Amino acid sequence: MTAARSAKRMEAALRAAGYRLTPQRAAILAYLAATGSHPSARQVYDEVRQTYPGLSLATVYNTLGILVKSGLLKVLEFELDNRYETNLTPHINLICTRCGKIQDLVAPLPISAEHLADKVGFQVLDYRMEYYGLCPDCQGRIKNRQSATKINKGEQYEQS
Amino acid sequence: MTAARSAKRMEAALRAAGYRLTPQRAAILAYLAATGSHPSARQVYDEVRQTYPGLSLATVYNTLGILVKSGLLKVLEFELDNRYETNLTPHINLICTRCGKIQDLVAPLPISAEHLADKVGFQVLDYRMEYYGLCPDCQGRIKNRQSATKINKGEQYEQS
DNA sequence: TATTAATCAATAATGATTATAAATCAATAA
DNA sequence: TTATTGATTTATAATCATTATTGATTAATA
Ligand SMILES: [Mn+2]
Ligand SMILES: [Mn+2]
Ligand SMILES: [Zn+2]
Ligand SMILES: [Zn+2]
Repeated sequence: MTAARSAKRMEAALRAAGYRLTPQRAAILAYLAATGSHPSARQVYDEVRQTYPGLSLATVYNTLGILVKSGLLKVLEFELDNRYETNLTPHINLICTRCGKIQDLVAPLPISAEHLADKVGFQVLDYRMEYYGLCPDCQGRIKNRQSATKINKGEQYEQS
Repeated sequence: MTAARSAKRMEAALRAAGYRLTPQRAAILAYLAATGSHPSARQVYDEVRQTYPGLSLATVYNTLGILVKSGLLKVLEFELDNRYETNLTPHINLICTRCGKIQDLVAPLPISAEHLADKVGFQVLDYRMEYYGLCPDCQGRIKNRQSATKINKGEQYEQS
């Protein structure tokens, strides 16, 4: 929706990086530009297939990998189902351990790259800031339905 | 080394959680309490086997899982090779994308759990704060040896 | 159109983690 | 001491997201 994530801009950046814009890639880009979520590769596959039925999962992985290499996308690595970050502006992700939803929270990073370089000697290239817990919806659900199931970070998310 | 990570305290906590303290578990606990690093399961296996040769990898995974469930250890999930966090006090991890080393940095978290609960309605249960980049050693190596190899977050770490 | 490189998609391979099941161990009672 | 019981360990197989491979197809360029 924003300029930074517009499909047109991503298409141009892809071409600038020397890649061709195929119909499959355009469809994936359009989905990524439109979504406000942090989808997994499988989610991208399932969603884009609704408008582009012939798409293969391998192409999804291939395209996502290209986008990451080109700096248009970030990966949040998890043990199962990596998630893809389309919002490249500095922010914190609030990750619900019950439903898997990831919500952006605009907030300053705790320490500046300059400080880390000067005081600790660490050269910052990237970051990942996450809080885990329960989103408003899931808090309500638990309060009401008094879920007997244990909610752990390692647990498989339920389908929304 | 600290009181929080002392082997004795971890042994007591394991027993309190209803688990037996076997020699294998004691050996793993001793290693975890002594190390200041953020080892992978394989690293724990390789290290502890030097003092306990019969140890199996399955037992390592089993024990690490028990420790996580008991709150004595945290997992940092990555696409390949999860890492285990023994320092349970709030801090930020500085992760070198070249050698894989993880260095603790004591610093306040960017936003308090209270603020998130009040203003955003998100109930914080855990967190993960990471900077990725180059540790001092690897900056030096790159400057000197002018590494032609690209350094990406997704790349396999070289062995130290 | 011919040439060439890039891409697609089906399939196989990879590899960390988890599940399974038989063997072993430890604690307790008879 | 010996038996019983259940937890634990171990070796092994299974799982499954991701990556690599490969032959066929497509696009770019002249
Ligand atoms: Mn985000
Ligand atoms: Mn740490
Ligand atoms: Zn939720
Ligand atoms: Zn390093």
